[in-house]
Amino acid sequence: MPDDTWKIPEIAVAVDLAIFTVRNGTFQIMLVERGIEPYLGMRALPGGFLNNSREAVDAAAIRELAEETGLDTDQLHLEQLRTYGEPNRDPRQRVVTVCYLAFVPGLSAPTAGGDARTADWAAVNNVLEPRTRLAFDHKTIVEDAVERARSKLEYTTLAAAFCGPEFTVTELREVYETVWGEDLDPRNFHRKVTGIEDFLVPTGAQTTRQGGRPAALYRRGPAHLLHPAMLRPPKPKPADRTC
Amino acid sequence: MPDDTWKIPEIAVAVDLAIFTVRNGTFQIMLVERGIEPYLGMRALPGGFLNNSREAVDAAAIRELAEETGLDTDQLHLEQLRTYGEPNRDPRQRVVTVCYLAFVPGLSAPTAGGDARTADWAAVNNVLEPRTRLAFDHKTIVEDAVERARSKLEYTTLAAAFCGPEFTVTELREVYETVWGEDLDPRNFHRKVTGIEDFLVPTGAQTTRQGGRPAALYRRGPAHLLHPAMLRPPKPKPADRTC
DNA sequence: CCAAAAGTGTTGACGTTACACCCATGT
DNA sequence: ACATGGGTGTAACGTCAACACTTTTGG
Repeated sequence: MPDDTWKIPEIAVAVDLAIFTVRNGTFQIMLVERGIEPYLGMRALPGGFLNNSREAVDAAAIRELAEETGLDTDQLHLEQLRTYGEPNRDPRQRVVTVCYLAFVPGLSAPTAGGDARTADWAAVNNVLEPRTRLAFDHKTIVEDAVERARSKLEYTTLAAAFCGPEFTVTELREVYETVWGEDLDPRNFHRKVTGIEDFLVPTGAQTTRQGGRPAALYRRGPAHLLHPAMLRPPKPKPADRTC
Repeated sequence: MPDDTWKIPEIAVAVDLAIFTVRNGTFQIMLVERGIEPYLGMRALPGGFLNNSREAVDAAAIRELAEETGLDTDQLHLEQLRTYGEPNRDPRQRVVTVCYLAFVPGLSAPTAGGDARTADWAAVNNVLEPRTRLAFDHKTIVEDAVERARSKLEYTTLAAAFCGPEFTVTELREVYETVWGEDLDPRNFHRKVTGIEDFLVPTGAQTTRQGGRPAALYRRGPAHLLHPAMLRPPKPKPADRTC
């Protein structure tokens, strides 16, 4: 720590949220359209500055999440992703932003913004396209957030956070397939996921909403970590080893 | 983003470093003794405020790492851990700190502080003791950092970052055993680690520094991720399932 | 009866564990 | 010769991918 004689630079601290959902068989992220300069009219991650100099950074993220989704934040998954602190990432002034990752169920209101900004879901695959541009460094942030979200499904039970309170094994599998963009074997997936202790709690009820034989309904169990992990099927990339 | 009429709170941004090494069969972390209030005389993580309002947060972390270790930071592993932003974590003023994790080889200078503060290595196991107190919320940060470091060894090749430029399989195994506090089977470890492509590159040379049959020397290979992962042996905890 | 989706059984490939065993050096 | 640590072989076990097969509904 520097001694007290020298001046500490004071900096604006923001939080930004990468809020993901799975709806209509698509992996989606919430984006807002900017109503002010800079980047007027361009899409950006929802977020904002700390409300006042007493607000905790985590608390600001929870507040923003509640504002954007209108949901009970106790029920949602929210974790810190990373802090972005390049000096010129905001042209107005120096801003350091602490980014968070949130998972919300697919049945959430289509555009639930609590304030005046137009917030809407966007398909992650479209946002990741090279031609898509977002405000500030938010494109980079989205790339990081997507990779984090995808790998989180491998070793945690968070896939269930995209489902409603009760769901079938097939609905859970479709979450994995949608987020990863990979098909999984329904039989092996069923066996694996029902075999993990404390992951899925059977409700006893059944549903036939998918046609065919009725499927058992489950609720989220108390487990948070997946053991053993659910591995992404390795993409057959010829002549490119990422080992 | 709030509209421009309302005042954005400006906050001091710091970086703190959890610099780990493995020396003398002990997992160690660098701590400094504070020379000023608050927490005068108490130990804390090395770190400091941004040098000026133009310095990137990552750049500040690299600068601090160089100051503390005196080593070439290009050769060291440095990654962001988490940002801590509770409002009263520093009694003087509002400080948000971005924390980083660094791994340095065990042969580094015993106390390499570039500036006047007394920096020294401390055994992680001692620091984690319930009675050990650190300045600010640094005890919590160390707990998070240790857990991150331990799990990083599972699925990355970073264990080799604790070794010198050339090392034996046994030295690498001792890194794992030291960081995890678990014994590993030398025979299986050897087979596994030498079988992973691009992890270890044989130099052709041998050493006899451990006594007994000479051991082959290796250099770090280009691989960064471990596939399949190196799993921590499950601790036999009776009546406590963390699944 | 047929289509469709749910769920079970089986098999071979592969990775891990535990441990017997051999190899190469210093004293 | 013998102690010490380096390194290989091997069998039992568990997990996983692939896929045949049975079950239960709607039309």
